Amino acid sequence: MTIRSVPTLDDVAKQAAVSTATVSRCLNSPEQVSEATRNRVNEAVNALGYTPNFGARVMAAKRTNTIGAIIPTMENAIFARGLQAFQDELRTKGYTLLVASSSYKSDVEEEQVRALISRGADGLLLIGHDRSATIMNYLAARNVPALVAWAHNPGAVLPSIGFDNFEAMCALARQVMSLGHQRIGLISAATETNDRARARVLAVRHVMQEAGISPDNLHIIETEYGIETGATAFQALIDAGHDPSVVFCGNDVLAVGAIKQAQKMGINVPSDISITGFDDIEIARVVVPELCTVHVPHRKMGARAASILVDMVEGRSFPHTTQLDATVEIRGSLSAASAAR
Amino acid sequence: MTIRSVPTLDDVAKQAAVSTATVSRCLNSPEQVSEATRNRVNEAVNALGYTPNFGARVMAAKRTNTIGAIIPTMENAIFARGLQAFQDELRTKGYTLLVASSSYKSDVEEEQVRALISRGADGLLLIGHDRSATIMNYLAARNVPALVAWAHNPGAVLPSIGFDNFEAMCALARQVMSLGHQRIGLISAATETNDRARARVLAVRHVMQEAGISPDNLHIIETEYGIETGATAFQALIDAGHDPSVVFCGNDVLAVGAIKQAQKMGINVPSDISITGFDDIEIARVVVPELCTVHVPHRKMGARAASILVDMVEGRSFPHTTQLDATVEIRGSLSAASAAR
DNA sequence: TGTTCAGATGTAAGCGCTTACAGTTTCGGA
DNA sequence: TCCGAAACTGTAAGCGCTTACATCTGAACA
Repeated sequence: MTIRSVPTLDDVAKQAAVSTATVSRCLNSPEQVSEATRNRVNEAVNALGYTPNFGARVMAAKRTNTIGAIIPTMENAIFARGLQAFQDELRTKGYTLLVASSSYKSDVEEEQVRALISRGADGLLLIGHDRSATIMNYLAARNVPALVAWAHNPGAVLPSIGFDNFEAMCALARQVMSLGHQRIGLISAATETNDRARARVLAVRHVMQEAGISPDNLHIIETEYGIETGATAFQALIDAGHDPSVVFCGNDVLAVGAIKQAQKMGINVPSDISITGFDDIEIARVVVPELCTVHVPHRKMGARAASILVDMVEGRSFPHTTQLDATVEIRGSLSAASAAR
Repeated sequence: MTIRSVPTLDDVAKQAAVSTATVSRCLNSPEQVSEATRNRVNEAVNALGYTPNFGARVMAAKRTNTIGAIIPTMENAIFARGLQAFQDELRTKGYTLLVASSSYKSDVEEEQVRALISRGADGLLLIGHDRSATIMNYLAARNVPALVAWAHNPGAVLPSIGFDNFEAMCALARQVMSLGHQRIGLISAATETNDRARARVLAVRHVMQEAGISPDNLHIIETEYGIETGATAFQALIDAGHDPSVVFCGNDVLAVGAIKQAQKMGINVPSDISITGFDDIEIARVVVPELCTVHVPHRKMGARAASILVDMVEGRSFPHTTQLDATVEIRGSLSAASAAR
């Protein structure tokens, strides 16, 4: 077999001895073509290994059935899980998902937004509400439907689906405070460009105030995502001499790092110090003691996000904001504050 | 501001009072355009919020600077990590990554291959060598560079980068056998469409034979990916009365499920039973006891895969197959076989 | 001052596909 | 047997962009 260049509609048409219009119809609305012709065309398609050129098709037809998603990183299990559900749901609706990641960087995100849109994404899934004005303007100018996930904010410009990070963390913090904790440590992801992390920090401050605990008793360390960084941050917190009775962590991964580090330092969890996480990913039940955390319905969120976004793309009505419940999971890493200082 | 439809090259050209060719040159090879003109064009581009139409560009220029990757699932941390490294590396080389997942299903994979190629992917990253003839023919016919990762097989048609799953598992198994284990359990991922899982199973059989242990002493359960399924499989293995002294697991996630289940059943790991994993993801060091497993350099593999695939796409030479080292990590979940039966 | 030529810009031909519109065939009914 | 509608199929005009080629400008040089 000689090497042939990529077959086109024309080649198929020639091979099946019909016009290009007929081939196109065979592919897009087969019922308009007689069975005999259809068979002939299909044979030709298979024989040639023809696949339509997407770019050409989009240009001619102006729809892509493609949804783009931009997540901070694929390495974070919570996004991976939600996204898998998102994709599965999209598939059943006839859409293809294209994923890109921003590494939590605003300029990269902007680049990816452009990349996905220029590749014809009909709609976009984004994470959190923090975003440069450039991107927002661009989205508005291009009139591309965009949905924000993992966040809930009725007041924001973009519609969103998620839970209230502030309220969820408040709920957890209240449970913790009710156990008599007074000296608080907090290991957070970078709050600069992450509204979710920021909301969680605010929540802890808020509940401390509610409980009449001085803000001086709160010590915060910001760090990157990872078990190792969680461990390092915990070490730093202790070394600084703050002697917290509980350490809130911005997510489960940091919390697991903290627990491991505590154990390495001979600090018992939870009798010497309590540690909490956020997300409730699988690792939360693997670590010993099991991690007290906030459960977030990632899969459900992904699936719902898919159907809302498709509604947006297809011009149907959709809720501006959808709130899901995040629930506090009390587990072994949390106990009452010990009397000992 | 009135609602305008998406701006095109033409609009920009008009606004800047130049021809479309000049605008195009400004975007693609700015050095060919005088500075004054260039500034004027750039202003127009910004004012209009213009982004080139990717489809049109591809059709006219025939290159996309896009790489596609198809992974079984985003939920598996090993793929997520490798892929993140893959994308980071691609970005530095000016390529955009598009990801799709196949859910371990051959027909879905085929669909995704077509989707990515029709969207103009210049090259494809695939996982493992198992693939339907349809896909292989299609790839050959379209002449799309494709690289297989997470596998190493010099004899395969497609070039690959990865480690030798068989050898790696052999190395682990030899260490295990040398500790006197004779009754072997094995919890594997589905081997049907997963050459990596298959190689690992074969390795265990092979080493048993080396050690002169009857194949009758091997009991295998195949199951899906997940901590829960690992736990269930372990339970089933024990309930079947095989009383293994060691249980090999096809990956860390299954192994963690097994460990957790063992503990729930009052079986001590490792004094009653040893358990091993494969991959060395973070969870392996989180579980107690720490999981004995095989370390795979996922990040490195992702980064290397990116540079090889770009070489392929750009027509440079590249190694047909690249082998990375996977190393056995002896940790707490493995101990010598107890004398007791 | 007249040439020459390099650099800047414009012109226009597609790239592969969809689809409005036009043309052809088939078939039932008068 | 003839006519019109219905069912198919073909023709051709773009979609937005790149790029080979043509054109134009002005500076350098003789």
